[in-house]
Amino acid sequence: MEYSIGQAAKKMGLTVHTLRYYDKEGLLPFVKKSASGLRVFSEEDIDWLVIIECLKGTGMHLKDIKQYIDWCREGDATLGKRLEMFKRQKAKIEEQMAQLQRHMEKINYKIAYYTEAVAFGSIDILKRNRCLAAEKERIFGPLKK
Amino acid sequence: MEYSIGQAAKKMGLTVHTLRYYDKEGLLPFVKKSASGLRVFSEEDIDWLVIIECLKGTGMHLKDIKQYIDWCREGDATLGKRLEMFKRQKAKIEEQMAQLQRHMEKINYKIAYYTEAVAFGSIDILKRNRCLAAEKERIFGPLKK
DNA sequence: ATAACAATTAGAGTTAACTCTAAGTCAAGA
DNA sequence: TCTTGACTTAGAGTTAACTCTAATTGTTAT
Repeated sequence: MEYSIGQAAKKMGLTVHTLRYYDKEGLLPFVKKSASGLRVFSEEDIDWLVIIECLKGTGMHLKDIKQYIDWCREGDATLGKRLEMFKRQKAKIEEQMAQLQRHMEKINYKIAYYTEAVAFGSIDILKRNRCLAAEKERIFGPLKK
Repeated sequence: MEYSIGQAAKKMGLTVHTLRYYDKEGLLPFVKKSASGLRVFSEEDIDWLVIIECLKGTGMHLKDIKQYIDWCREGDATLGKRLEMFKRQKAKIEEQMAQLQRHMEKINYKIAYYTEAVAFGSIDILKRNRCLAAEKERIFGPLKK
């Protein structure tokens, strides 16, 4: 199966502008052109886009994604670099997950706080709520004087 | 305990420039000034910064964070809006976690792929590896012709 | 064949979130 | 007192990643 730039964009949830921008930045050196100069995306090219989205979605910059793509084009000599790159990215994702978990605790505290506040129609009464205070200290850290 | 802008920046892992930028954008309306015009961050102000970092770190834009801070200043009438905001943010975090998990599967496939490739010194042999191919189809989706 | 629509390029413009500079003020130690 | 270093403001500059425009060419349905 082959795709025009518009079909590829739709499939990936990107705009044609973005795909052309990626191409200009050297992220799509594998995409072929038809006789009349139109980009033709193969099923394999879609896999490349999926990996680009994956790396971008885990915080890698386009220039570093390009580095990876350049390594791929250099052949087997760069296999080790590519493996190390993915291992580093995995560690980054694990840290992101841990960070998200910590953020989630704070958000959950706020939801508990505001649920109480909405029930009472005011935050004043919460200032003497020992349960929420203990929870806050656990999540936000102890107070310093 | 009170902090100068430099101490607050250090504590939060931000620069003084960033804190002043946040202030300029209306994110720190609670920070007081000393007689000579220096910003003085209280322990409570640090809690505000922690929440700002939490919302920013889960993808909220500064202008939406400002909206939340403005609601806080409007008083109890906005409690419901604030609760709904945190609930939406919680849903967003859950989606981010699911997304990260999906990205992680792809990265794990790549690590398995490149670990094999490095062991053989080449990617050629992998093209007949049915185990990796099945794994790829499971994670990247079935091929279309 | 002609209208409507999708594609091409080069290059300008936008947005968010900083990041820094200039010119100056303030506070503490030798 | 003098120096050092942290602070102040207004405002300019930077960066990444788009996002769009203009002018043009190619493709497809009736």
